[in-house]
Amino acid sequence: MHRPAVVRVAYYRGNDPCSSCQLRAQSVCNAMQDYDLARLAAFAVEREFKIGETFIEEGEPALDSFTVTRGTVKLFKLLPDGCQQVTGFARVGHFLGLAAPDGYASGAQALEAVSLCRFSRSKLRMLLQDSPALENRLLQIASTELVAAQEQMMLLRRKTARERLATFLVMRCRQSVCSGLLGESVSLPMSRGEIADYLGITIETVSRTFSSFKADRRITIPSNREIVILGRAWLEDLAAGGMEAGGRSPLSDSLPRKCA
Amino acid sequence: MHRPAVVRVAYYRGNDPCSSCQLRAQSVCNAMQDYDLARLAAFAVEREFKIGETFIEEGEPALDSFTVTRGTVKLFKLLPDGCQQVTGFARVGHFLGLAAPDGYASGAQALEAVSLCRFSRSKLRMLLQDSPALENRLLQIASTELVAAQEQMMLLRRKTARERLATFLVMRCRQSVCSGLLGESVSLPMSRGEIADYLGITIETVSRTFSSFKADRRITIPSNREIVILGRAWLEDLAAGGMEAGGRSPLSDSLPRKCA
DNA sequence: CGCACACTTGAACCCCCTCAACCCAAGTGG
DNA sequence: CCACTTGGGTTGAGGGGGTTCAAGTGTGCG
Repeated sequence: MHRPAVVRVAYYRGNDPCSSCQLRAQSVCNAMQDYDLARLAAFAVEREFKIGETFIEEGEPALDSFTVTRGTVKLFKLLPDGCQQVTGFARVGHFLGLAAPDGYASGAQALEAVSLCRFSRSKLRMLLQDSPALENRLLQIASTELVAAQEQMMLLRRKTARERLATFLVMRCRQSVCSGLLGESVSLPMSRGEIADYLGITIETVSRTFSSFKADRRITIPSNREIVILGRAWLEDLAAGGMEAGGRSPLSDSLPRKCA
Repeated sequence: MHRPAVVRVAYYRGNDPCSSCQLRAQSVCNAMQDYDLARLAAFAVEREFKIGETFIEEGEPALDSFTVTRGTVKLFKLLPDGCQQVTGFARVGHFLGLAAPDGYASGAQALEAVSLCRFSRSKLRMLLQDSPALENRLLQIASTELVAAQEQMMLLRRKTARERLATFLVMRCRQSVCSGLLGESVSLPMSRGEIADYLGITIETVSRTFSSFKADRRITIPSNREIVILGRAWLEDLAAGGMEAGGRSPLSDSLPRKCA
């Protein structure tokens, strides 16, 4: 358990690690002027975690917030019976520990080697007092999360297993811009079980559906943790729920149509 | 289309409608000192809507925010094919139009006679500039919403139809403190279709399950828009998913147990 | 009254879950 | 080197909860 290097830089330097941070645009720091950023840099700490490490326990007092700067993080809740429930996957740029009056809302585990930028929440709160821009940015992040949550609820309500997996693949593809020669390569740092849990289906269904996609030449599976998308457009359509009339989508007629 | 009365009160009066508002404790206004509250009152407008009126269109520029002061509101999204998707029900005290950078996240329709307190978002934003308490309160509300959304996702992922409806009834019961003689009476301002849509099941399943609960003497159904809960504890257990081993709960073994 | 609409109930089907076996790669240890 | 184990992933067979389709049963309102 080695101690991470603590980053402390004098104010107004302008060349502190935060102002030269590649991730500034996609993280919280986006909202801040150089002055505020320097103040943030004064107590930001870079931390690293190895694969499999759980660095946030659900329900623990939320002393810190984090920004992911490298790797992928699994977010999960623990049910009373002890089994876990995957609530999401956090990638580079994602903010952790947003709202936690009663402790962290979910636990976090490194799915691969992970780097984080850690902020003390109490100091962050102080910074918030006289930086409306930052607080506004947090509200903005919260609203993005809410929209994402509603999207996920939509998926869980109406989509079939095939549609859920298509959505999952397409979303992963969109978020990581790593297109290969034959098609877009999507990395899956998580296990089948974690995918299944996240999407509200079973491991077997995940496996079977991937096999089905492969048989239809929509994807290839070079390794268990990597998938190459061949039929991007087809998957997009499937994810949108626009096709496969055979595979019934639940509730398609449960409410009156508003438009025609 | 009658014009609602505009409420304008001089600052520092202390007896403006906002400071004497019954709902102050459970709404946004909770965060504000009398001074800020008076400033809020200066541009708060009371509005009323009749049953069935849609007063927020999804995607429209979000010019206003609202607090529900009477009645129940249905929140919904419109799918590309025109059919609607119920995302929630807002009751007294609920804040609408929280986060809407790209227009309102969902539409809103009055399920019964509804009163709202309307705030211009631009003016609210100005107030936010020098009232960290208010902004903090908004963050707090957003976090509550996020927690609720995660709870709902949990429901949609793992719970059976019976458990979903038990959860729904219990939640409604908790939120409205209206206990009768024989049991707690729960009002259902929404149709079966809207309940079904919200819970991710079909109308028929809602109806059948209610009938089943009735047959088991857990509820009675005086009218279509009202349910009396007899077996509160039983429903609570069912909602928690702790019982009915027969009714399989999906994914119960998909992931390794952490505790023993 | 009669039409419309919401809700209920019934019967058949189907997707997905459950259970169980199997495959395969990576250790492990003799 | 090989037998054995272990864990993740795949595949198959069977069953069940919920959907779908379809026909009742109220219930409000002109």
